Amino acid sequence: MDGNIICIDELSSTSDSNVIPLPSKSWQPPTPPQSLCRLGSGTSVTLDCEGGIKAESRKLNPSKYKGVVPQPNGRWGAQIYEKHQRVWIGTFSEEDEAAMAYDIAAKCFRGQAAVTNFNQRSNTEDYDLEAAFLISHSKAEIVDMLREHAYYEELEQCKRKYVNANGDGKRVSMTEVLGDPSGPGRAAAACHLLFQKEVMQSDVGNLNRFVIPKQHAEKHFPLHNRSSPTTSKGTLLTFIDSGGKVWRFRYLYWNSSRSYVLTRGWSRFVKEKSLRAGDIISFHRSAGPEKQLHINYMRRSGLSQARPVHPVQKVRLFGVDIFQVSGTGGGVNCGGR
DNA sequence: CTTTGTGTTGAC
DNA sequence: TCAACACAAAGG
Repeated sequence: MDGNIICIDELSSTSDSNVIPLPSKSWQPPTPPQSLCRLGSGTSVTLDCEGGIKAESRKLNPSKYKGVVPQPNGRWGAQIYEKHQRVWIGTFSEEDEAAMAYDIAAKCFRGQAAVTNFNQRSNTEDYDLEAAFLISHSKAEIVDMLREHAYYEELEQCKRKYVNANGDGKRVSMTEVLGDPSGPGRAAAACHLLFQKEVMQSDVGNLNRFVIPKQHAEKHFPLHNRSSPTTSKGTLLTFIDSGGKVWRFRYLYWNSSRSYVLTRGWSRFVKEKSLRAGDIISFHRSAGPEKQLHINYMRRSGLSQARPVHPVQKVRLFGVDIFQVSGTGGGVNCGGR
């Protein structure tokens, strides 16, 4: 891709031989430094007992930002810790981007008073809206947005809804705009089936992608519309499953196979749902102005499989419990108010 | 193939 | 809690 050359931060001190071109393929070891410079060094060389230069370990120059770690290819990762566990926030081209992603995660995990890399702007309306946006989403969901680089887009979308709602003369809070999925007044919005597809082995194999049949893709998920910024990298589709969980998939067209595919995010779905060849995936879109997309799955019908299968699959769809007995090929009806 | 992000370890 | 490092898993 863009062969980024990472430059050195001239940190600290006095005597640094600088300008260390980092992850370059044609890297030639410099004269072995007598003393390992501890900061910003690009490479360290170790001598083995025979005295030859045997191992050359790449040393990445650390980030000046909290929660940001260098990646071998010159990009930057962001991570935060909680309860002895690392939570990965994603990788970013720019160090500052990663630092900002960490800041958002920090505020999400630890509240507005969290220690962050950059100064907090205070008392603007945007600030309040973002705070409300954060507390009205789960940590997992915010992290997901950050990883997908979709956070700002989602935030802006949310702000627009808020402004529109209040423009109608109503006073509407941010949380009302967002809706409360677990609340009692949850709208059982009607939605209709877009299409279904039987899962192929290749959809759950190590290709980590799901092929959307061309006619369905072009009809329901057009790629070249006005709102999505072109790109061969495709776009992001956001779905909700029957449990209310949000799933984001990268959606694009592969020239090599001339097919429309869901890529990034798909393997997580396969893993969590334990999808297998023969299962049925169904896509729905809710009626009304929201046009929320839904994704659902059904276990493959047929009883003669040598696998432990739950005899009854309980699906909670839009607040309605649906029981599906395996062996019946019954479709899941969608919603209903 | 390239890139991501997990496993792991050891500091603070 | 945190980041450094190696490298297996995921992605295209």
